[in-house]
Amino acid sequence: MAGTKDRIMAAGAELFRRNGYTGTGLKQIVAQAGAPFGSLYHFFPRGKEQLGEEVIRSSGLMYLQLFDIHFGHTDDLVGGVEAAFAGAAETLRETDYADACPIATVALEVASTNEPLRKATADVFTAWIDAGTAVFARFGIGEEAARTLTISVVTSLEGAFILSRSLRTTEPLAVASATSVLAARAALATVS
Amino acid sequence: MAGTKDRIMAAGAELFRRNGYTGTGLKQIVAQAGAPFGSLYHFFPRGKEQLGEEVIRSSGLMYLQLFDIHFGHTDDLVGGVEAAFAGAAETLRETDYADACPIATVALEVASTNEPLRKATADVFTAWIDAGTAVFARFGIGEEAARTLTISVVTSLEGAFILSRSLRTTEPLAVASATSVLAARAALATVS
DNA sequence: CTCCGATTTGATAGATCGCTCTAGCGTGAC
DNA sequence: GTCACGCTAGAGCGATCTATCAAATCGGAG
Repeated sequence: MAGTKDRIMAAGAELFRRNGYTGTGLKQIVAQAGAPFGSLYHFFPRGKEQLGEEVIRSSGLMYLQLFDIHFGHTDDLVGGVEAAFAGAAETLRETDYADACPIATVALEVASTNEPLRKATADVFTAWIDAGTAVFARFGIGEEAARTLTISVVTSLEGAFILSRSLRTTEPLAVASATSVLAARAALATVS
Repeated sequence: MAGTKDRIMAAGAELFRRNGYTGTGLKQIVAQAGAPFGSLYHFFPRGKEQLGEEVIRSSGLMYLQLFDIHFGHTDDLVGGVEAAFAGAAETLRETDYADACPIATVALEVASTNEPLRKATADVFTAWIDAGTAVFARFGIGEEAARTLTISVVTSLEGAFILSRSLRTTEPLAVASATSVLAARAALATVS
């Protein structure tokens, strides 16, 4: 039996992503995890906030791996960008527009209301930007241009997720993909 | 004395934007509006959902005007894009990174949980896209390219809002501005 | 087997949630 | 004056929220 703590975190990650942080109840989480209520406070003594923080950081790490998967073992930057956006679009369609960014909803909810959780989301975004910068720099792009390109791509992806989930169409993701390709080509053009 | 309904809607708009839909209580709203609790149900008989829907649609209309302000009376498309992003960055800084998009937080919260409200956010985004398409088409860009450019700009702006609020820096907005300028120049290049 | 810490239970507290209800106030019509 | 009606006013309902607590249970060490 997979550890109770892992099941609670998995349920929390799924529910926070779909219903938001304040929109998800602890009872709902333990019910979906098939765990007794008390166990939640055994593994997360500081309660909902601690669970939220651990879910944010762990989800952030899982998405970090996508940078390596899409860009770590290829010399085709543009192809990697297109594959990443296409994969996001497919996941979105398959989950009925529920599973987009694992932390965006929570990030907006807590940005002005809960400093520890805001910090957790900021750490995740920072880690993504640093990882993207390092990976893109492999293509010969300068450090600063690689960082800018990463922020541009992450920004386009997050924004497209909002519009796609609301409009229930993948068109914004397709547009964001094309925009990111444009930005990638522009960054590559600076390479002598 | 500004109408009680208006004060309730203004308070709701501010609190929903900053704390989210589920994160805002009705008692909190009437307290901030200085209105009696009963008045809320007098003006919004269907309760929180009706208030949420009216706030979303009214906030959407207010932001719609920004398209005209920034692009309605200029022949400088790139300058308008830069001014729009600069204005957003200034507002964000002035409000301690609280006031970004009025509906993005709610849009993500309700996308998979509340169909009437999801529909309301979708109508707002659709109105923005249609308005942007019409305004950008004035610059000689073809209908389809103007629509794509609009989605690209809105997408970049929304994504930059997420990162900026979380990271508490306007850097993502600056990057999104540059990316949108790139997209605008590319769209203009197709004009013969 | 005994013992002990780790984990599992779920009842329950105390606060807050969205919402309903009734009573009263104030102002314009007549 | 007085009637009607839009609005104010807030107590209180049932449900749900996060969090606490003590008791039951399990599993490995000796």
